[in-house]
Parts: sequence; C-alpha cells; structure tokens
Amino acid sequence: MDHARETTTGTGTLEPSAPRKRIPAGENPEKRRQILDGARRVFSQLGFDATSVSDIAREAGVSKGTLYVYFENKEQLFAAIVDQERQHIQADLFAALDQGGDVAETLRLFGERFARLMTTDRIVRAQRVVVSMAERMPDLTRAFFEAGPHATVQRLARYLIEQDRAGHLRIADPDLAAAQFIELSQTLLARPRLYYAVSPGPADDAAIARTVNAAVSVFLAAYGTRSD
Amino acid sequence: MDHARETTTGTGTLEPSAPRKRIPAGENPEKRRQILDGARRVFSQLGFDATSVSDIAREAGVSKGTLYVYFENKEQLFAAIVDQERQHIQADLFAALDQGGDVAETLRLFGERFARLMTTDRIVRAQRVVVSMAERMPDLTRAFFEAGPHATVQRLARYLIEQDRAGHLRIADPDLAAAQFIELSQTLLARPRLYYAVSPGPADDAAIARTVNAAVSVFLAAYGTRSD
Amino acid sequence: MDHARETTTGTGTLEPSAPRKRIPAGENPEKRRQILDGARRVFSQLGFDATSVSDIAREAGVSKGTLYVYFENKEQLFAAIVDQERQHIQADLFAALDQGGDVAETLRLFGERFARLMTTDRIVRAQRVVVSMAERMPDLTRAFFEAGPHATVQRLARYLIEQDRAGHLRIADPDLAAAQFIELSQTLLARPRLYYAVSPGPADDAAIARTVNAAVSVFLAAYGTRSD
Amino acid sequence: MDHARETTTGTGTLEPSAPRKRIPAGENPEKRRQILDGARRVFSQLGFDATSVSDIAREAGVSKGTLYVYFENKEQLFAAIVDQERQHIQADLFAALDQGGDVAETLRLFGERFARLMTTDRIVRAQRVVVSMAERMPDLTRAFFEAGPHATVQRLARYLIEQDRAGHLRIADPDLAAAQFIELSQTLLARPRLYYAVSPGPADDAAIARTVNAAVSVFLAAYGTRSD
DNA sequence: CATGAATGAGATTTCATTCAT
DNA sequence: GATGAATGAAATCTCATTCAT
Repeated sequence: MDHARETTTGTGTLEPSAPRKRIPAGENPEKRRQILDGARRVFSQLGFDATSVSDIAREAGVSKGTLYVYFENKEQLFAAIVDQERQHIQADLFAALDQGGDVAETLRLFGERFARLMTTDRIVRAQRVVVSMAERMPDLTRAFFEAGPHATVQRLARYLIEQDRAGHLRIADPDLAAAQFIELSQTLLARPRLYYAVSPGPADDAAIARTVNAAVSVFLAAYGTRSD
Repeated sequence: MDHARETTTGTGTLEPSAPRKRIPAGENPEKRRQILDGARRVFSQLGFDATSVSDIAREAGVSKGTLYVYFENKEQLFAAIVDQERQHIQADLFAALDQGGDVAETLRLFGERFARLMTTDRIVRAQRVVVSMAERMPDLTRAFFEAGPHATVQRLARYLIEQDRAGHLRIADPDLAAAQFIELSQTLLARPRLYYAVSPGPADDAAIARTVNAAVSVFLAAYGTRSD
Repeated sequence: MDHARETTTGTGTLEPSAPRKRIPAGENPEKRRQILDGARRVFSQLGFDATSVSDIAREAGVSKGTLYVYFENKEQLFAAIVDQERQHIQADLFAALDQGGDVAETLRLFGERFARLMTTDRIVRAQRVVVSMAERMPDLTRAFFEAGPHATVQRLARYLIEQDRAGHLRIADPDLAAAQFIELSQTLLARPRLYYAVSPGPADDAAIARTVNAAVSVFLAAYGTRSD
Repeated sequence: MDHARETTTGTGTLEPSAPRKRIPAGENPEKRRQILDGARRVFSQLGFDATSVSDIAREAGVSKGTLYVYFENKEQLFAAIVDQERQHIQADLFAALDQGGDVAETLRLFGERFARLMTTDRIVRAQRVVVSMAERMPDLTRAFFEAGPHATVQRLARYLIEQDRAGHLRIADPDLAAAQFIELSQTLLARPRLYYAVSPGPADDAAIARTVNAAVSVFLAAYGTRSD
C-alpha cells in the first residue's frame, strides 16, 4: 500500500534504502492546510494583532506547540496566508478575457466577475488585513499588491492592446485605461464593503449590473471605435 | 435613550448646561488637543493594536494616568481621533466646485485636489487604520466612510446635477457618475500608496496631471454635451 | 492638606527647588532592594536558568510586571545581583592586612577571615552561579572574577611587597606568592563546599585553624626570613 | 540497602543475570556511546538547563524518541555523563607518581600534568556544569567530587606517606599536604580559566612551568629533608 | 528498536488600566 | 487634575516527554 507510492520498480524487488517512509516523512500536509485554513479565518476576521496564536490553534484544532512545528512564528504564518491568498485572486477572472466575444460583452463579463470578486468576504477581509500591515511588512504587502491589483491591471491592459490593434478600440495609454476600467467596475461597490458600510456578502446582482453596465458604456464612449 | 442623544433640539426644550460634549469640570482643552495630536501620530503610524498607551502618553507628553482622565479607554481615544479626522477630509476640496469655471476646468481642479489629498500620508494612513478596524468598530468605520468618501460623492453629485440642469452635462445617474469621476481621479495613484507599493509622500504633479486629465476626458466623452 | 505638602514656605525656610519629592519620585529604592534580595535568594539557590521570573516575583513579594519596571529583563536583573555581590566579597577582609601585627599573625588572621568567607553559603553559591554563566555572560563573569579573586590576590601581593621591603619576607614573585597563600588558606575547605560534598554552612573553627596554620607555616618556610 | 549496592561480591551470593548495569534487551551500545558523546558536547558548552533535548538529539544524530529509549529522562542522561567524566580525570595523572624518580622531579612531573589537565577545556567545562548542579543533584556532584578532586588528593597523599617513610619528606598531615600541593600546582592557572577570564585552551607551557616550579620549591621548603 | 510529530505546561515579557500620592 | 508605579491577565514562544507508526 505504502510502497505502491514508492516507485513500483520491479515487482519482486528490493527497495534498497528508503522503504515505506511512514506517511510523507517531512510533515503532514493535511495538518498544514488545516492550520492555514484556521489561521486565515481568524486573521481575516480580527487582523494580525488582535488574533492570538491561541485563537489560531483553537480554530485550527491543533495545539499551540504544533503551530510552531509548522511555522517559525506568527509573522511567518501570516505571510504564508497572504502568499496563499495572492493566488485565489485571479481565479477564473482572466478566463473572461480569452473567450473571444465582442469588446462590450467581454468587458461586461470581466467587469462583473471582477466586481463580484472584490465584494467577496474573503477578498474584502484580505485587503483590510494586508493593508493594515503595510508599514510593518512592506515587502509582503507589496507582493500582495503586485500579484493582485497590479497583475489584474496588466492582464487587462494586454487585452486592450490586442483590441486596439484589431481596431476595436483606440487607446493611447493602455495601463491607465485598464486601471480606469477596473476602478469603474467597482464604483460604489468595493469601497462601502471595505468600510463595512454595507452588510457583508457579495453585492447583489442588480447593483453589480448597474455599475458594470455604466462602466462599459463610459469606457466605450471614451475609447470605442465605430467597429467595436 | 439613544435618540435622546440625537439633538432633542426642535422640541423646544432647552437643555441649559450639560449639552454638546460635556466638558467634565476642570478639563484643559489644550491638553486634550495635545493628547489627540500625539495619539493620532502614533496610531496612524502603528495602527490600533501595535500602539501602546505608553506610546501615546510619551508622544503626547502626558502621563498615562492623564490619558484616562480625558478618555475612558484606548478605544474611546481612538474613536475620538477618527471622529476628528473626518473633518480634515473635505477641507478646501469642495471649494473647487464653487468657483464657477467651465465644467472641464472645474472637474480638473477638483480632481487634482482630490488626487493630491488621497495620496497624502495622513489620509493614506488614516484609511489603513480605519479600515483595519472595520470589523471591530463598525459604527466608527461607517461614520468615517460617510463623512469621507460618501460625502464627497454626494457633494460632487450635487454639482453634476446642477450642470445637467444647465445643459452642460447629460447625466442619468448622478450618484454613480460622481463616484465614477472620483474613482477615475485616483486611478493608479491611491491604491499603490495604500499598499505601500510606492514610496511615501504625495504623488508627483506629472502623475496626477496625467491621471486627472484622462479622468476628465473619459468623463466628458461619456457625459458631455456639445456645450460643455 | 495637599497644599501642606507643597512648600511650607512661609515658615521661613526656603527649600528652593526640590521640596519633598513625594517619596523618591523616580522609583522606589526600597522596592528595588526588595527585588534584588528576593532575586539573589532564588538565583543563588537554583541558578540562572532554573529560576523563573515568577519565582523571583513570589520571593520578592512583587508582581511580575513590577520586576520589569525595575529591570529590563531577567539577564539584567541577574547582572545587577552579580554586580552587587562583587562588593560583599572583600568586606572586612583587607582590614586584616592593615592592623600592623607581625607577619605570621597577620597572615593567620587574614587567612582565617578569608577561609571563613569562602565557605560562606552566600559566596559558595555566588561562585557556582557566576561560574555556570561564564560562557554565556563572559563579561559579567570576568568582572566578578576581577573584583573578587583577582583583587584579593592583588591586595595581598601589595602587603607582601611591603613586608619584603621591610625585610620580613623574601619574595621574588609577589603575585604568585599571594595567590599561593590564598590557595593554601582554603585548602580542603572551599572545594568540598563548592561541590556540596560537606553540609552547608561555614567551616568549623577547628578545620579552619588547621588549614590556615598549615598555610602560614608552609608559606613562611618558603618565604620567611630570620626576622619575621 | 545502600550498602547492598556496594559489591555484595564476597558474600558468595551470585546474582546471575540482572547485575551491573542492566542492558535492556536489545540496546545498541554504540548508539549509547553516540548519545553520551553528543550530550557531553552540548551539556558542557551550554550547561544543563540551557541545553535542550533537541540539541542533544541533533548533536548525537539520533531522534529524540531514541534518547528516551536509552535514558529515562534528561537528568538521568546528564548523570550518566557526569559519571562517565569521573574516569577521564585521573587518566595518566597517577602514572607520574609511579615512575620512581626523586621527589622533586616526581612532584614537578605530577604537578605539570595536573595543571595541564585542569586548564583543559573539557575539565574546565565539566567543573562549571557539575558545580552548577550542586544544589539540585547533590549526590551526583558529590560523587564527581569524590572520584575527582578527592581521589586525586588521596592518591597523592599515599605517595607522600611513602616518601615520608623513605625519609625523603617529613609530613605530619599527608592529606592536608597533598591538597596543598595540588592547590599550589594550579595557582593562577585554574581559577582564571574557570571564570573565563583568560581565553580558552590549556595554559601555555611557560605559565605552567612557573607555577609548578614555585609549587615544588614552596612544598619542599616546608616538607623537605636534607635527603630529598 | 527508532522515529519525529504532537502536545500542554510553563517561560519570559508586554500592556491596558488603576490608584495612592 | 496629574502622576507613574504597580498590577494581573494575557501574549508569544519553548521544551521535555509521549506515542502511533
């Protein structure tokens, strides 16, 4: 069973030196995930400082000692979580840019997904927590920014350049235009959530549609051609 | 009980002496300001949790005991500072809307002032700190939001309505349009600062001009009339 | 009542600037001593590592927090105690060298005092604890050595030089000779105590007399002149 | 009970199988030595408390679990090491007393070997560590003392008695005289090392020669006869 | 027997708050 | 009112020991 994992070299053979390495030998990746999950929940709710290591241990269902087997200290654990969250950000977002519809429809689809993502509890909380650590952990915060907001702008800019070449848009400064569209897409949606001025949970579809439709039409009024 | 606090003025009753803020007997308003100033400096640099009451006392040049004469506890002191910061936000910003130039010029002036304000150290830090407390002090955060971002949108919306009536703009949804202009005016400026991805200090004039000029032209392409 | 505290100026006496400074204003030296005393007791019994800060607080009758008001950390507190113990060492020891009897009597008196001191619980324990920290706090340990064993040798060497000049001793290497006498004076007394091979408490008078008489006679056999 | 441990050999009783040290079934004596060696290195460097069981396991190249197969706990392991060190002490030291030269030469040879041994890193550290545990493990410390310093004095005393009988020395109290010679032989050498007041490593030959030559001449001045 | 992941008790240190002066 | 020494609760982190594999 266990040796099935280790190279089935020869059926009757002699595994020379590393036979049956317990489970994964090093650490227990499942427990690692368990810790990360628990830590993410409490960190994102309470923030870095207000979260105690005991809170994390309790939420993760492990002992405090175990935490320190897997992570050097509270900061490293926090960093691991922020790192992990960077990937969740783009998810299926970029796929919207690859599905090849006309510009208006593509932007609308992208904008909606983006707006929905940015009003997600998980992202809202991540933003709050990451931003609050900007001065103490600038590298971590910057990395998050670059993998998140910045990368998103870059990806959209590439799309805009393509459409400009195809004659469907006329754009002098694609980075700026991309960032503009992104800001337009979360207008009246993200900021109130960030400040907790509206109840938690993603924005309702109607609000998103209103914002994104307006974003697309403003954007096309400025950058559109006859053939868009 | 709670509404008893909300100005019973209007009922005719004349509360003779215990009104507004209740200055408890022999308080020294200068010392109060001294405390608030010191506390703002450290809170905005370190955040709520990482700031100790000793830090505040040292920075303010008073004893810890004195802090507790003027403020019930650390949270109340924090709240007082956030309350105080709400006013600094609009400063001379709204004046730009009252000086009566043509729409393009007015928007440009407003946008530049706004962009400069939003990249100010003081505002950037205030945002980080306030946002990080959203879950723990939702009322405070919401009040800050309403006095800040929300009020700004409202005020600009009023201007847009006026210009719509005057035929200089054609705007169906003024709140949304106002918010859009505000987002466009800080595109590529505010977010990197918030994440500390650029060095502190207000954005340079060229970057602001580039962003605001683009904001105005996008906005007018969408909402402008021939006579703007 | 309160103003009674504030300068009784008027009675005629004019305390110009430092009138009755509460207690001692800065800290409470009595409490400081209380902490040092408690810490010395537990440190000298258990050693540095086995003594917990809680132990010290309990023994000193103060809260753990208070310890950290007076001392930066456990190490500093330990260092303060070692520093303090350095002075206790020479006490009335050197006086024996100044009382001007003949050499044999002087050495005997000095030797006895020294032997008694070196078998004292306080000194024995201090030696153990200090020595055990040699590798971790070399400066502290060296300072203790220099103020203790080394200074004692130096002082005795000075005496030997005087007696050499007076023709009562003939000594080529006074430092070495002094150190020899000191070692001879604690022969069979100090080392067993250090290793706890005899019950605690100072050596009994008979044992001391035996060792010191032998020390003096060996020393004089080697370094004495006819006129000693 | 206690004396039952002391060799019942001679009574005739034959304890067939559970004697000496009880090697528990399948123990690997090489691994045991490996553990002891690693533990000695770290214990002697850091002391008992500052050494963690993980340190020992790492240094010895075994798992923590294995340590507890061979030793009941940290204290027992420490005791085993101290026990082991007791034997290293006398090494070739006593051989010097058996080679049959004249008294002066014999004492000089013995004194030099002894001085060199006592300034050895290994012995210096062992002393520090053992002494620091005197109060917590008095039996262990006393056993070390008896096998070390005490046994050395005893052995030298035996030699002095022989030389007294042979007329080469005139010694009334051989134990005391032996201890005196031993103290004289490490004068200015051992104590500074113990307190780390000189850099580690054995004393240089010149310093040892100076001390030991002086020790021999003082000793012979006191206890020598014309025929020594 | 050997392992090392897991643990809980406890170590050092910090800090918001109180209170005698 | 102003002070800052004092506190105890709690925070982060370590470590001797155990136990399933």
